[in-house]
Amino acid sequence: MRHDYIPKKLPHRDEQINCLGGIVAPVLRGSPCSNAFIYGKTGTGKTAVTKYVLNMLTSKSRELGSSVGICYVNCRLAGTEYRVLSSLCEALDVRVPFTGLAVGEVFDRFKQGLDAQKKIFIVVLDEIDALIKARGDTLLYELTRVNETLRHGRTSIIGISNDLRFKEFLDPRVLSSLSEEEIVFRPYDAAELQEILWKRAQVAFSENALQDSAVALCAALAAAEHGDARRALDLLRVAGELAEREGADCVSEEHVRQAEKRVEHDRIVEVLENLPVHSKLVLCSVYLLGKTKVSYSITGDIYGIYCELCEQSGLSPLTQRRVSGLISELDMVGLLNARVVSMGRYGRTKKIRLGIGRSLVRMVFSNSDRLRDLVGYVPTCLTGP
DNA sequence: CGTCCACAGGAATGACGGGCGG
DNA sequence: CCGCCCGTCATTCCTGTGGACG
Repeated sequence: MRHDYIPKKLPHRDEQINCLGGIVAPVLRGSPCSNAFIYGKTGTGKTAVTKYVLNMLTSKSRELGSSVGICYVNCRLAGTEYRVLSSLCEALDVRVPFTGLAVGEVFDRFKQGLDAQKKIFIVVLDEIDALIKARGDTLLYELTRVNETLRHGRTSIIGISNDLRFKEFLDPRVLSSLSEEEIVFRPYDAAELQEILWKRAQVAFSENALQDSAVALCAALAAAEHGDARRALDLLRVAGELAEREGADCVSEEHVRQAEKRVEHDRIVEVLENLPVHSKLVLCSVYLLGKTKVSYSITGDIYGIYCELCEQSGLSPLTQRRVSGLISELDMVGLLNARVVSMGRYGRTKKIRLGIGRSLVRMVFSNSDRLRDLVGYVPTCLTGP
């Protein structure tokens, strides 16, 4: 039931499989294939289909004895151009240190390795939008034109993105080169999700361990959330775990509902616990202000309390500029809701609220030795007249 | 209808911990 | 060991701005 598992068959994705298969097929005859671009929201099977097709390609090419190299990189996890490039090098058995070299140097080594091995190399850049938004499209630009300088090797790029609008961030030259072929992954509907769940459940669950209605509910909940198969699978897996723990003989709708809460809860706690100290203090400030004030707070007030909390815990406060940035980051991950508003004569600022339950904040902070006392702290601005 | 608040958020720059090849 | 480069986080300095107040 894990979503990194690639099943033998991917229901409702025949069209995309055939399409991608057709695009990469020329590789088997020793000629490079077109670059391709794959769009679709999370959990629509982009990664699964791509890996599935490329696995087939690998085994087929082994049969035929042709020399094909494939490298799959998740750009969001890699994070920087450097780490993406070093993954590419690793796939070619080119040794590079995990840091220290100039990006250009790593790129040169990659090119040399590629040329030396006379390979056709397929680069899969998953969640490529994350990289482009954070770092710009220089790497992509270089990659699209790497063939011009190669004597023997050839590269093709398969880009995968969750975000359709991300095209706007691309240089037109890169865009036209990259989207020689495009494949769009429509979200699954509830019926399709149900089928997917049942297929997987055949392997993962014993017979009669699932109530029909439980599976239907998983599918419905995930369908409501842009047809995310990953979410559907998570829900069913967690529901299964919950049922097992309480010794029930089958997974019911109620288990699924509990699983829904659980999945969300765990996600937030995970993010919350791994926050840097200063972000935690900012979050705590919002929490404290929310205790008394009306529904929202503004940047300046938050910063004031944040500074007090810093003093309380013996840290030197960051600048307001930085805290403003932290607030935006917290907004991005959903822990805060912040939106810019103008209050006329009284300036332009952000209205900020907690994006999660207050009890959750209290719970996580109380579990941390360092921050336990802060949730009970009363800011001076709230004690005065 | 202009002012002017209280910031937003971009750009440049720097400190820091890490690693390179020579 | 040196001089150089990397990514990350933060500071400093800055220009931009929606709209209530006067």
